[in-house]
Amino acid sequence: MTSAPEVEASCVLPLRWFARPAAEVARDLLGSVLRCVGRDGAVRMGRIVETEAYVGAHDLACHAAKGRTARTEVMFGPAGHAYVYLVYGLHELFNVVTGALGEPQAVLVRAVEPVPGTVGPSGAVRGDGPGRLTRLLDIDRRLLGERVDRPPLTIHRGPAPTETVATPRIGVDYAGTEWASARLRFVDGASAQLSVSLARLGPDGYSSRGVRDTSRRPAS
DNA sequence: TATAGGATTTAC
DNA sequence: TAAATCCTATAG
Repeated sequence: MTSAPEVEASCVLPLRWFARPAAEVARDLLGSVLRCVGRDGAVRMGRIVETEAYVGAHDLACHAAKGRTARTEVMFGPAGHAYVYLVYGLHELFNVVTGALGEPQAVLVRAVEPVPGTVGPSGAVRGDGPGRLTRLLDIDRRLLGERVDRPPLTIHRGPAPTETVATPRIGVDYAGTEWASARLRFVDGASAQLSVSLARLGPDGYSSRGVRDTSRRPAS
């Protein structure tokens, strides 16, 4: 699954594939390819190498923890639909809804490796970051609520990574220790294009963010 | 109506 | 280390 023709020949994941717990879907999504037909009609693809699971209303890092609102409405809908939102007033972030109907779960895609030939409409060539991959693939809120089993959005099955690593999620310190430290981020251990490098992880796979940095800082 | 802050990225 | 930048949620 390293060339565009290979992706085109591979099978599209059906909606029911996403109707499982978010952590499972997040893990299994590694190695598959996200494909999007841009506003200019061009096809763009990236191999998914990093994901995060947001597991429900009880997950304090999940947007749905604040209740069912206009913004989070799609998360309560059927699995396999796109949840796209704007953060920091700048970046569009792409998620896929998972779980049973009525369960507000989703998987955030945080990094892709561009399939050769894929260049963003603005010339972007990097996919290592949740805001970067949406620019690369021309994904934005026009796709909010769209299903991901037919164009413009499809996800194609691909070989699983040889090594999958689970770490805490990025940028959710506000959610409290339990949910900020839960290992719900999944990365392809062989990829060099992650949003936060594995080199910054401790030996147990935990992120250094707020964990190792504080515990190992020399008392000076 | 007003305000605070965010599942980030980039530049100084 | 801070700015960019706008939508959502919450308070008044």
